[in-house]
Amino acid sequence: MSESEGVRRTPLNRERVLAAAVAFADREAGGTDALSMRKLAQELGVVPMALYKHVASKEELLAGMVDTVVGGIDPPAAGADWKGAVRERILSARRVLRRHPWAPRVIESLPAPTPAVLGHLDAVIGLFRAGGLSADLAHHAMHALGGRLLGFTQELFDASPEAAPDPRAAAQLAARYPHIAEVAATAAHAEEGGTAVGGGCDDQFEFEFALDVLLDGIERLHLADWTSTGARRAVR
Amino acid sequence: MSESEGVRRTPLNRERVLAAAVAFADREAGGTDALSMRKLAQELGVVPMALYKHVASKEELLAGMVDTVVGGIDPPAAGADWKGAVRERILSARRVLRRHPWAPRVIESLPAPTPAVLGHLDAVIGLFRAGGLSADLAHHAMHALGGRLLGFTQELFDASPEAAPDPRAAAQLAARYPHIAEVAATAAHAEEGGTAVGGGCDDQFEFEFALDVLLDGIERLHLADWTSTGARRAVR
DNA sequence: GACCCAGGTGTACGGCGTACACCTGGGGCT
DNA sequence: AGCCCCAGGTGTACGCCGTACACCTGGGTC
Repeated sequence: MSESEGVRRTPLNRERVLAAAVAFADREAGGTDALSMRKLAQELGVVPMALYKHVASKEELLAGMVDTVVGGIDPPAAGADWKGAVRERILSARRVLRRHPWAPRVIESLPAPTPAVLGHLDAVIGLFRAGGLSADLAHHAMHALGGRLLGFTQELFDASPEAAPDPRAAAQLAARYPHIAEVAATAAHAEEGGTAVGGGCDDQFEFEFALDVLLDGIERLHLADWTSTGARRAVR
Repeated sequence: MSESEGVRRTPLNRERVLAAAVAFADREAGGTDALSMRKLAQELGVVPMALYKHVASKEELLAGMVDTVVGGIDPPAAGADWKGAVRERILSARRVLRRHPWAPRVIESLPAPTPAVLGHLDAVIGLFRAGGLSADLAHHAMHALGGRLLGFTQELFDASPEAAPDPRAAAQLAARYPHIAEVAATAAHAEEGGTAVGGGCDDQFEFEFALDVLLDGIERLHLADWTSTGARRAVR
């Protein structure tokens, strides 16, 4: 009684709403799909419409959630070569966003980037420029990195084997897609002594592999004084 | 009267449902977000529940739509080096999927890959293997390519300038994110004589740039007899 | 004491996916 | 001929969603 009805506890504000929404999405299996204004309101001990005094709409709520988590990315480590600095900053972003698996999908679904995302992108471009890359090359590098700038893995589907439920179905799959089967088999062997014992792929390794291929390629272009106009001309 | 009530026109089947759904999503601005079972039923002159005699659920409908469009990707061109062949197949996928802008998001939202997607992936792995790449390297190459295998651009947001509505806001943006502003400015200049006159970025160029960086990097690793176990050891 | 207004409430609307019971008409059996 | 079956379309209903709009309420300002 002391709190539940008495003092009309701290009157709710934007930050508390966003924090509760992030916590909810982190906890629930469905992430933001499981999040509804009604459930969030219930969690805060308030009626659904009360939320609209603090966020304009569900979309704005999602944008706020994104900004909250992206804002938590570490500032760039000073010093080091540009490649190492970019690598560190991206891996740092990845560390943060992996704690919020719903974030990639939400970020991509927003109609415009949030300020914190823009800030992150700006910082990465800054690292490229400080390393001597042309604005032109930095631009295309940013496009090439795409979602990886925030640590997203660009998988086409969830490659976890989820216990390979049924050897019958697995055999049928292998017969229809022999190359996939072969690759899956080697992957399973290769990782027996690696970090991912249970089968499936080592996300972190795959991410760093792709990131390094991209950064190395960009470095090579930089050293060769690549320009997009030259590349365009070469195509014709 | 001859048709509308008389002969109970062709009794609807899975293919017609899927085709209508694809056409609807292609036509409507919101893509599959604008698609509902009710609207699709209305379009087919039928009551919503009738659709459930042909698709098990909305999710299954979406999977069917994906399979319909992904199934339309050209078979791989024979001959040529593996890099060219992979490049061609991916650009072919891109050509198809660009006509269905809703497809990337739907494919990523499905809990499991559809058969046509698996077939496409299998074919690409086959090209790698035929070119002499190890199963190990092919595996990591597939992860690195990720969504690009189907021609997705992995943009963090829509970079089209949408008419830069307000120079005031633009200036403020430039002040807060100087590196982004600089890069955007160079991009705008660079493309004045290029394919994208109106500002914004040339999607196709960005896509091919990233694709070539990745494929060239993979080729280099192949020629250096790269193995993942070696790479893992090197990290420690 | 009068007023204001930030912030919480209650009700209602139109939309969604889909479970479930029902009808209906043509085709295959005996 | 008479029967039944059942694929395929129907109607109703449930519980969820986001949110518009009118309303109340209690502390703060003049």
